[in-house]
Amino acid sequence: MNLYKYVSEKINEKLGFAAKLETPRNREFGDFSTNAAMVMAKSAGKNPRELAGEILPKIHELDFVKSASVAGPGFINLTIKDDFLWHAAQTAAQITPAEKPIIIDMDYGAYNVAKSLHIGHLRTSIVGDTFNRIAKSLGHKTFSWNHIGDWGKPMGLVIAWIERLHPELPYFRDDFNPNTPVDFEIDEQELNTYYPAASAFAKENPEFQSHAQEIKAKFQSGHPGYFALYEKFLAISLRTMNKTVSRLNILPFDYDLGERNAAKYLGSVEKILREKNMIYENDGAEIINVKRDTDNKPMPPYMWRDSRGADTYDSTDLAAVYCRKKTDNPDKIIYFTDLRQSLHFEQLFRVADMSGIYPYDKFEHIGYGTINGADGKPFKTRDGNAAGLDDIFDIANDAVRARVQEFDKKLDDDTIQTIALAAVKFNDLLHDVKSDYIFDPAQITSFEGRTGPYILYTAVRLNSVLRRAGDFSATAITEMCSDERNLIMELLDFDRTIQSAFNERATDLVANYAYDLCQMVNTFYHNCPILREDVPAEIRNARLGLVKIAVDVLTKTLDLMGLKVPNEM
RNA sequence: GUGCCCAUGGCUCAACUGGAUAGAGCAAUUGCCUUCUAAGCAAUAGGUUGCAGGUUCGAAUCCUGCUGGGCACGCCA
Repeated sequence: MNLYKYVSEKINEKLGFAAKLETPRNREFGDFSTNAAMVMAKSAGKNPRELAGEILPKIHELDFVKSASVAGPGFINLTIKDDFLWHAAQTAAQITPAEKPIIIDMDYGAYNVAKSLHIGHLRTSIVGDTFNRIAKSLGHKTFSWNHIGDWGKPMGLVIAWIERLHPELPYFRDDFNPNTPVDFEIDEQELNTYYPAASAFAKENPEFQSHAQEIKAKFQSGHPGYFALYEKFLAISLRTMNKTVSRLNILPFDYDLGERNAAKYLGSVEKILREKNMIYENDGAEIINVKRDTDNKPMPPYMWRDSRGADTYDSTDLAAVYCRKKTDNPDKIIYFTDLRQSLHFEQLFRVADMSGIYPYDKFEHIGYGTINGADGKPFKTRDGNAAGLDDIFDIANDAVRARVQEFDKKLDDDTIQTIALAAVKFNDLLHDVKSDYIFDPAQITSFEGRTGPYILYTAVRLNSVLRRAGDFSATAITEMCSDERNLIMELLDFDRTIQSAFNERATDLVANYAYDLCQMVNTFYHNCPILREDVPAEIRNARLGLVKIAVDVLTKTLDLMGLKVPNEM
């Protein structure tokens, strides 16, 4: 049950006025607070406090209100009856489904073939996945698209690089027969070094560069040998990606379809653009003007083809929109990428709208900030290189292992990995999406305070209580202590938090909620004994009932963030 | 140059989108384990919310102008 919504609606019904319900920061002011009198006073031409006094009796009439009073400049503070709270808490873990479920295409991940995942893939994966889970939990139909980099120039470079390493392979012959088996295996780890190596080499060697371009052109027009080789390393890369998805504990993508798939639609899209006379030639390139007269900001043209006649990032992205419109016909298309791509997406949305492919106002770009090191600059590993995802995992794992040893505990590798992943993911989700944040291994690994391990630890403790308790039948709490009450109030904020997180596209609300909830749980746990021998049976059963609800809510919250709870910590 | 984002205790972040006495966690000091997992709980200290104006009952939040930072601005993706 969404207590806030319930109370808000009942009050508005009673007053015949849409006032904003607030939860006072200071608990002493009560459970809720309405500024209705202050808002109404203006039109009524009355003193807010006086008006509040007139409204007060109506508030008292509501059956869930224990007490209400006028305070400050004209707030009406109210406290909810304990037995009402207890009753409401029984359904605290339920998420109210969306009234109008919609279809949402979500674009996140965007992994690359023949290039290992790096720190830049972390936020898109984690935030995108959590938002996907939130949307699903509300009953929306979602499709996650991993728009992989599997086409174009990078593939030319990778093929050229393999040719350089293994020129004897038959793939490079123009008369290659796709039916002939080739005895050639590529090492997964090694493959990930190909594209970066080739790219660096190409910068120094123009001949290699142009050779790779040649290969790319032949490859895209159907060279059988190149294509056979491509399929070989594509399969390996997809396997690597799936491992990462599983290691990150994010939902499998509905589509691992990227640039290559989008390229199939370029012809259809170009036809539309030509019919609308949107493509212009300029400096040898084919461009689309997206500037509006009202723009007061830089708005370069959209690059349909570069001056070498090649398809661009711009063109495949538009083709991808066309494809999604055709396959899913979504009500929304949401992109989760680095904030620095904002201008690109603004352009894409305009072109899609102008061409009639997909309307501007159904697009959203959720741009996230940069992950920085302790020095405030983009996070690098100790050797000064851009950090790979594996580096991040290793750093976190090592830190957790060290901590476990420090406490003289014995945990298996799986548990350590689970904790390390929680540390990384929770820290990522905790921050406002669009702001940069500092990834400081030392801080994450201190494991005290607002961290993933703290959250997991809380869940482990609660699970442990339930395990020890065995069967029980929950009874109502007759007299609530403040710790029980605070916990119940927090539990009743769950549904509201999830709704807000979806509406505001703010995944950090979920992480912050998890932390607040855990604080309440731990205070309750500390002050309210449950299984101790001196605890009377009715209190024990009532508290066990509360623990059960807390576990349900916390587990759902953790699920939304893609965190797993270990058996012990 | 143009535009976008940001600025909150020593550090990292909140503040439910305009509400009451700006909250947490690190770090510091100090209490609490023969009783459900002390990776916990509790207490003390730490603030003119970058600066200056404005809007109103009320501003960290909205507007204007500064200052200081990050980012983007046609052939990278």
